[in-house]
Amino acid sequence: MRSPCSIELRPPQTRRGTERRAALLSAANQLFLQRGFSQVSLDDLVAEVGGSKAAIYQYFGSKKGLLAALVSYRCELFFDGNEPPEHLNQQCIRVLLLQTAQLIYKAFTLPDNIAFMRLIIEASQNDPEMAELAYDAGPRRGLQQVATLLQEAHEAQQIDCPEPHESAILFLGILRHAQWRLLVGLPAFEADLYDDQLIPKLIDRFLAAHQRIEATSSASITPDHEQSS
Amino acid sequence: MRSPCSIELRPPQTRRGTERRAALLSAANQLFLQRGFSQVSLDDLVAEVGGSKAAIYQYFGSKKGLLAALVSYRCELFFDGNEPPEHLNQQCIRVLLLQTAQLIYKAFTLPDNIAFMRLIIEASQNDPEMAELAYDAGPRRGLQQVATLLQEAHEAQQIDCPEPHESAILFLGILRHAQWRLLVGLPAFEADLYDDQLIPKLIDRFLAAHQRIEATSSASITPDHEQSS
DNA sequence: GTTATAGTGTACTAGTCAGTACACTATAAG
DNA sequence: CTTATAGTGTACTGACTAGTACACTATAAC
Repeated sequence: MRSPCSIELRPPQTRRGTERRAALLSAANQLFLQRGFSQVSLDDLVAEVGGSKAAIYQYFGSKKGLLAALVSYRCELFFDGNEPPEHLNQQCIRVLLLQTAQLIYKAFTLPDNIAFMRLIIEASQNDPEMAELAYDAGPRRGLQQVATLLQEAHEAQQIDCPEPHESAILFLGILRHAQWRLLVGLPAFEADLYDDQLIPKLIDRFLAAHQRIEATSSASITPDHEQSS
Repeated sequence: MRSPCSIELRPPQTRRGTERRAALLSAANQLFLQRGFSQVSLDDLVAEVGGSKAAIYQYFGSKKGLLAALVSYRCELFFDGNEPPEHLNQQCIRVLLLQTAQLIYKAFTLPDNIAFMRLIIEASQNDPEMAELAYDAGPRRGLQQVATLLQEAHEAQQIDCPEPHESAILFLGILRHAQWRLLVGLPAFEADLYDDQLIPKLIDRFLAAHQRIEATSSASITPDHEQSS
């Protein structure tokens, strides 16, 4: 609570220090994701990584500081590993969506990512700005990516894409049921519900609605839309 | 750890005892939801409710036992308060869906329910059977309710309802974006995304797809569906 | 009132944890 | 080698926590 030693927070200044900081972050990543923030003591962490608590307080200031550093670190990782590849200019939107869904599904199912989502939820509980941080770096970016993807795919075919953000919400909704189940540690789908065509079938429905909206929105050329930003 | 006093778990046997048990459960409800399971000590609880730790161990056996009792208790509460009213026989499916979505949205936004979902996620982390328990009592039941609702609404109009479970997943997907945001403590929708017609618009899309599937499935009378259970 | 039992409050144990102090060692510069 | 500084390990503190023991009080039956 009191900090008599005037030193508040020092970044590493040596090669060895940098390595230690990285090792601490990596061990925190592993343990926090595995067991949750409150279930990991700094002594556990030190036991894992070999360093000492002194280092944690020098580089991160506190246990919460370590968590915040970890969240930023992982948010970057998440999207760097999941940049949408250059599928674009694909002739068939359906195939594009299938591939995208597969990609997101894979990201959702990755145990580390599930654990990370749990961690965010735990951390947000008593720290609202952590939620803001995590949302902007994660889901918002994902939503934006899907919306952009949809729009670009439509542009490639010279069709107008109706309400790309709404579409993105609806499209991601397909996978949210699975996401919720994974979050509590259950398999992505109920055994009695699943067949390997489930996701494609859901996407076909999404597409059906999307194309219907496309049709009406290009038939009546923006009838009484009061703004276009 | 050791239990020398042969007594393992005694249900209340007096009016006063029953009241105390209920008071403990109610205080646990309040505190666990407010701060999360691991952030509440039994001493906190006792301080709130006035009883004593001895009572907790008599009625619930352990801190985890108290949590398990709370989860069952709240799962019952959740659905008892949210039985779908007798909207059925409504002529317009769209209105029915709007009302249902509104109902679910309201349930999702209720702070206690948000906190409860968080609690489930926390509790499931190291206790897989808790997840099973909570899923069966909660989301599974919700999904089933929506599926049944859709099917009954179709029957009332003597239309065949295509794949009610898939439809239910897709329909609930509409609200899952908001659910996720609420879970981490953010407002249900991004300020720059929201307008009060957002949910109706999403429902219209859902409906568009649904009706399109309806059309194809009644046009071709179950073409090559290889089974019907 | 007496008595048996249900319920309560206090005080304790043994263990854990975040955070601190400080003496020690590695490193890099000259 | 010397010296200044960065980094490490140990040992500690004070606070907190799940769970237990036990003597005490309320309750209900008679």
